[in-house]
Amino acid sequence: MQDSETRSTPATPEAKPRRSDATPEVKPRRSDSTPEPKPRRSDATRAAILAAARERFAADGYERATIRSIAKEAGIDPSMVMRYYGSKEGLFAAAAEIDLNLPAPMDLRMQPTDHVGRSLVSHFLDRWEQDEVLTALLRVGATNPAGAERMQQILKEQIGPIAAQVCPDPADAPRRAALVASQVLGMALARFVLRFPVAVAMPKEEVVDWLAPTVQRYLTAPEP
Amino acid sequence: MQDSETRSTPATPEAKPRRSDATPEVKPRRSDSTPEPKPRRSDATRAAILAAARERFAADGYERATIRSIAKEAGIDPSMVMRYYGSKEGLFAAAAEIDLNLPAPMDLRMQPTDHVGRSLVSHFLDRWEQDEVLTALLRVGATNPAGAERMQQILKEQIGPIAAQVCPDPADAPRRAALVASQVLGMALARFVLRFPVAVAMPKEEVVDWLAPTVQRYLTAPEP
DNA sequence: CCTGTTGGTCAACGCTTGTTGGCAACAGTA
DNA sequence: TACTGTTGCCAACAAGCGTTGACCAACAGG
Repeated sequence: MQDSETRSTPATPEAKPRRSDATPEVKPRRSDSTPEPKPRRSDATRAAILAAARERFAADGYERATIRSIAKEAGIDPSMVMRYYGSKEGLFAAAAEIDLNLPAPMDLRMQPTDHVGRSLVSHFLDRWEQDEVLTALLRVGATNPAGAERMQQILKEQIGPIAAQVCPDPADAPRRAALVASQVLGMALARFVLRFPVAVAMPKEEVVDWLAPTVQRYLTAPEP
Repeated sequence: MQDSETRSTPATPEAKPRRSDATPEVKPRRSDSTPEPKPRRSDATRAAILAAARERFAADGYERATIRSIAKEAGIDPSMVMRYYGSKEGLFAAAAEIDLNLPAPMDLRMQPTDHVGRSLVSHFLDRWEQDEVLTALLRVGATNPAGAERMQQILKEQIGPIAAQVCPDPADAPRRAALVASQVLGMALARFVLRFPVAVAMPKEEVVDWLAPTVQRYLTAPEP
């Protein structure tokens, strides 16, 4: 059965994740609240692989984070990675699923408009330090097209809407969002990827103090 | 002779460039004006390799820019790359030698202080589009320690001094320089590496209009 | 107790990588 | 002319890569 399924696909030798034995049932569709597709005995292994993958991608980037090193860190055999995630690309796609957990745009409008920049910058820094996913995505995005596309998607789906709510003319929300992203990503690059000593040493509050007015202006200034 | 030199080194199996036959004479020391160490018949080949390397590093990053692909683009044999640059690391080091060509700090003090940000941002964007070296460095720096160190060195040696000249207290020039770098690198990341469509589409003058006040503030504001 | 499915290991495949040494053609000098 | 160093190509090496399929152990359900 497992073999027959495997053999039924080589007619379409595409680079997509190969969706091996169990996966089709794992995410048939994403409902809204705790659908719990089905608990499997291998869930622990899956999670371990994902955690190891994030760590390696964040530390080494896409090419140097080998499936072998990821498997080693997860304490299992490399072939398991292939079974559960189909391919290296598929593994990265799964590892780079990110929720920025940004405050809802409505909540932002509640507070005084001139605090939006500050709370956004502060939230970004927290989110960045929360786990290694964003560092992984940034590192991979610099050299891997799939990574770059994912970043673009996040910009559009998660930062864009916020800009649309707080900027004067919703029509140029994308531009505002891109400006905000340029400053936030730039600081993340300096602090978490390139690790400029000065940028690393700056306490979080000081970073916020400096960046907040910038982001605020990018979002709400009528014009440059 | 060549063999004896090669065999004299394996006692120190370090990862440094191996400095093969000709290179020791090529750059004995860097004088100031046109020392012209010595014209060689292979100078054209060397230059072709360097140009190809910059192109590949900029497009693919460190790992995916293989010596074979670089050699192919330069129209020569892969082994030539090794002979002239010792190793892949050595080649990158040579390809990532960068002069930002920033205006001398003195010249900046001449013009009205509130124009420093604008002229700096404008100059950066021009320099970035002048060739592919900066894109290469940014892409490589995201995954390669040597690349990250080189960026750090540029920040210190080329941006630091400028900040020291125009900021209120020279003592925190490094912090100012890092802030400026975070914004400039972030925009470069969005425009030239991740290629966010909105960031790419923005005309240069508009980018300058938005970033100039930011950089200006990072450099000259008494405090955040 | 059997039987089919699942979780996991092992060994190997085909391929690409950085790197090396040998060899031929050429240039300059004596 | 003969000699010496430079330039270049070729074929090969060992190591590492993503990926595959055969095989075994543990479980689940009748």
